[in-house]
Amino acid sequence: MSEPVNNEPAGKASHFIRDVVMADVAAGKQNGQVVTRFPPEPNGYLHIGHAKAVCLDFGIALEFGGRCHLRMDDTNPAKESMEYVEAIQADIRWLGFDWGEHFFYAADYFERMYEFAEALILKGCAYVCDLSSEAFKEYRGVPTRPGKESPFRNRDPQESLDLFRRMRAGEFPDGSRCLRAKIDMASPNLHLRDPVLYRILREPHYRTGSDWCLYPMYDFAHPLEDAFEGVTHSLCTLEFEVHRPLYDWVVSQLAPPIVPRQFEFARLNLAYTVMSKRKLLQLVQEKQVSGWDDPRMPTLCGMRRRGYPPEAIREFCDRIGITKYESLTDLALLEHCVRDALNRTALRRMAVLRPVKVIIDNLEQDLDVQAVNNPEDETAGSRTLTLTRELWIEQDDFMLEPPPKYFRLTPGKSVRIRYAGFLTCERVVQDDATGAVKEIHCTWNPPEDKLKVKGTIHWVSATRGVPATVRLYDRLFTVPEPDGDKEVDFKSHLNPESAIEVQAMVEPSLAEAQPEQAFQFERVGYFCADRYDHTAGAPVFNRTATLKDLWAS
RNA sequence: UGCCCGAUGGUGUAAUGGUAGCACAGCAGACUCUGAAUCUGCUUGUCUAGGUUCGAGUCCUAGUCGGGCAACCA
Repeated sequence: MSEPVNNEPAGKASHFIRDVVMADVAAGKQNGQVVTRFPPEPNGYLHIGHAKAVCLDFGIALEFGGRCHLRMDDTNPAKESMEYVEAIQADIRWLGFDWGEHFFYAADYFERMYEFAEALILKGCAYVCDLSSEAFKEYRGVPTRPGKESPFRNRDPQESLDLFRRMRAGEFPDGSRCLRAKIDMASPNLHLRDPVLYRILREPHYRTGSDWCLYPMYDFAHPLEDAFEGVTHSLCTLEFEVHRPLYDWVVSQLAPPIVPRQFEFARLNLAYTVMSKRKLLQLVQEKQVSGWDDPRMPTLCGMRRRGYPPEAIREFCDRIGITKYESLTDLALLEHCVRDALNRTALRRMAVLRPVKVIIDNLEQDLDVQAVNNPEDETAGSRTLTLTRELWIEQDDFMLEPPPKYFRLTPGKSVRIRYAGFLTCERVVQDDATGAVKEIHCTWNPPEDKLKVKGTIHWVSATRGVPATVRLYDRLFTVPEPDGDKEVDFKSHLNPESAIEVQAMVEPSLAEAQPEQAFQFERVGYFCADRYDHTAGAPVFNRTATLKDLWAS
């Protein structure tokens, strides 16, 4: 494990997994060693749910001076690829974690696993079964009824061994035979009813090529991977809870020096999104989104492109806690963490998303003013802005007939313009046909005049400002649980207004923004220069989050 | 219906037999050259019924509700 990657406070809330690890360390179990692992299958991109596991796995190791392995759990060649391996590594690094030298592929253990399987056969603890998959299901029984023993269950170990070797040699067609553990066909736990350990599958593997036509199943492979690596605490999600007896069975058969133990916690459910890899893949393939890194996706690369800082995601994962209760986390908590991080770090700039023109009739010459870059950070300094005779202001910041408590610009009234004095609306030019406001003519007062106004609005010089494409992102779905109803296609809840593009006018310095640089457009929200599309000549910004707006409600 | 797991304000969580606390959200106010941020205050909670105990959110029993398990996926 390398240096801690963040300096977040050490005082974390307790949870049952931390308690277990703490107790184990205190009791001197496993020589006081703490070794965890994050074991993704490289068949999709990492999302915020995985981030919860990553933060737990790496966080626990960091906290107890142990190490966390990154391991590709690649035992099913049909869906896995190197593209995903690389994306997973990049996302975890971006999140802020480092596995050092401890990067592994389950596929690299295939030979060792195979050898152990042979040993199991010789011990009489596993056998080759010739049942078809239909017959297999028939014999297994159902949860409420015990299963029946396979007619091949008591086959001579030597015969099983011979068949197993011929399975490896490719003598039998896919699915014709499998290797099974000999445990208990009457167990109320289906996973203990002689589970399949190996299947015949002629599928090239992205790492081992066509070396194998035999692949181990998760329940056999995973405990072995953990044991081979000396993992002490194997943390996974709740659906594997019923697999634990099998996990322990495999480990006890191997009897490794370090006995890994599995602990399960609830996966993250986030409101207004879907977390299943299958559904996310579907959104990508059906082009409902621009890709895995679409800023509306709950993927880490999507959130990165949206402008979510990694420390905000880590903070979020810290705050949601670890339990065995399957909850639905409010999106507002994630957004709070994002705003909190950005408020402290993002440079303030002015940008007008939906411009309307103001003409200052009494401004004789351009005027330079100083603007603070970040009121939360003195070291961020200030910049010079130029007030010019023609300005852009937000359409929302002017109303011909304002409702009560409207603090912005209205006919005959005054408003402060950020850092540059006051505007008083004298007259309005409207479009003859539509009545739309075309020009707002104002008189200007310097800051020293201290006009009594309630509001301050932002502005961009019409002659100095530059045009920019701004993408306004919102939640991808319109309901808290898009996949909550099995009868209804989750895609029917897609939010048609989740991505709106506008042509904005922004202050000149924004053209020089670096890709991925974060800003607060004052009074509007947090934005970042798009990682891929932004250039000085054609600036592109993504809305990360709006500012909280009490007035809007 | 067999087995396993779970249930604390609107949401997420803490309290490890001894005063139910924190955060988010919401509401009200203060401050403010961002209707932001910040600060102050407030509303709201132990699934039900029994039992053990001086004392139960916590332990036990039963029930209710929710989730998981019947891929040769992970």
